[in-house]
Amino acid sequence: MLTIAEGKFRNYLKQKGLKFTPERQLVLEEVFSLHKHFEVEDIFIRIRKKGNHISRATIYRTFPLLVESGLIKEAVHCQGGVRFEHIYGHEHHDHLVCLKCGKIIEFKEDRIEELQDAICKRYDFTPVEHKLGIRGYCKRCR
Amino acid sequence: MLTIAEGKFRNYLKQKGLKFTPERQLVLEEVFSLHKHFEVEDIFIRIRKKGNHISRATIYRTFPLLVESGLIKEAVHCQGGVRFEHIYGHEHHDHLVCLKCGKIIEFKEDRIEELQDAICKRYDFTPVEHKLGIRGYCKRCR
DNA sequence: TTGCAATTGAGATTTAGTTGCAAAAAGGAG
DNA sequence: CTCCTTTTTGCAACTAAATCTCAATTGCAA
Repeated sequence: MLTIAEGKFRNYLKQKGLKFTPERQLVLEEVFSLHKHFEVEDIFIRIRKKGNHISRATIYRTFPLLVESGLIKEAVHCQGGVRFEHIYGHEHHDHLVCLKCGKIIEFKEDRIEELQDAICKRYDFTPVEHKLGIRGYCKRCR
Repeated sequence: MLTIAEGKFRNYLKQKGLKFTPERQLVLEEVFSLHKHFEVEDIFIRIRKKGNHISRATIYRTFPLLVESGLIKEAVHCQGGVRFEHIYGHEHHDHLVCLKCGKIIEFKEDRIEELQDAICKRYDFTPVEHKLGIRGYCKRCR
C-alpha cells in the first residue's frame, strides 16, 4: 500500500524533474501511517516524536506535491484549520460534520455523481471533483 | 430590502442586549449593496472609499453578528480567503467553481435536499445546512 | 566523480484575524 | 433631557498559519 503510493509519488516527481529526498519520504510515510484526517502540524509532530528531524517549511512544501500527485487532497473544510485526507486507496466519499462535537462521518452515495453530471451538463461545465459537506447534529449531540 | 434586513439585524441585537451603532449600520449597508460574494477586506475598502471611517477590527467583529442573525453566511470555500454571501432574500443554492478563471456559477437543485434527507436518515443525523461545491472547468476555460 | 539544478532548514516576513485597553457612545431608567 | 451602566470603538500590539529568502547541502544524471 505505502509501497505503491511511494511508487506513484516517485513517478510524479521524476516526471516533474523533482527529487525523491529522505525528507519527502518521511512525510509520505507519516501521512500514510495515519488513517484519518490530518493537518501539517500533526505530521510535523509525529516525525519529530520519532526522533527524525524535519522543518515545518519542508512539510508545507511537500503537501502540495502530494496533492498534485493525487495521493491526498484537502478534506471538507470543517472547524478552523485546513485538513487533508488520503485519496489513494480510498473511494470518494463526502462528510457529515457535527456542529457540537466535531465528529466527522464519512458516507458514500452514488447518486451524487449522477446529480453532478446532470448539473454540469446544464451549465456546460466539466467537473473535476466535488465536495459535499452536511453540517448538523449527530445522534449523541442532538 | 435593506430596510427589512436592518430590522432583522436590529431585532437580533436588541434580543442579545447589543447596540445598533453607526459602524454596524455602515457594514450592513455595504454588505447589502453588493450582489456577489465578498470578504472583510472588500467591505473595509468600500466603506473607506466613500469617505466614512471604520476600523478593520470593527468589521471583523460585526461579521459574526451578521452570520448569527441569519443575514449572511460563509460561502463555498473557493480560492484562499474566507468569502461570504447573503442569505437574506436569496434562496439556497450551491456552486460550480472554475479552477482556471475562478468564476463561480450558482445553481439550484432540489434533488440535493432529497438526497441529504436520505443520507441523514441513514446515519441518524439532523442536518442544519449543506454546502456542495463542484470544481472543474467552465466552457471558456476548458 | 563531477556539476548543476533542486532541496533543505532557520529565521525573517507576510497575511489574516484577534485581543487589550482607554476613551467614546448607545440607550434604558428616572 | 440627563445620568449611568454597559457595550463599542479604534488603535496598536499580538498571535497563528503559511510563505519566502538565502546559504549550505544533496540527489542524480552524465
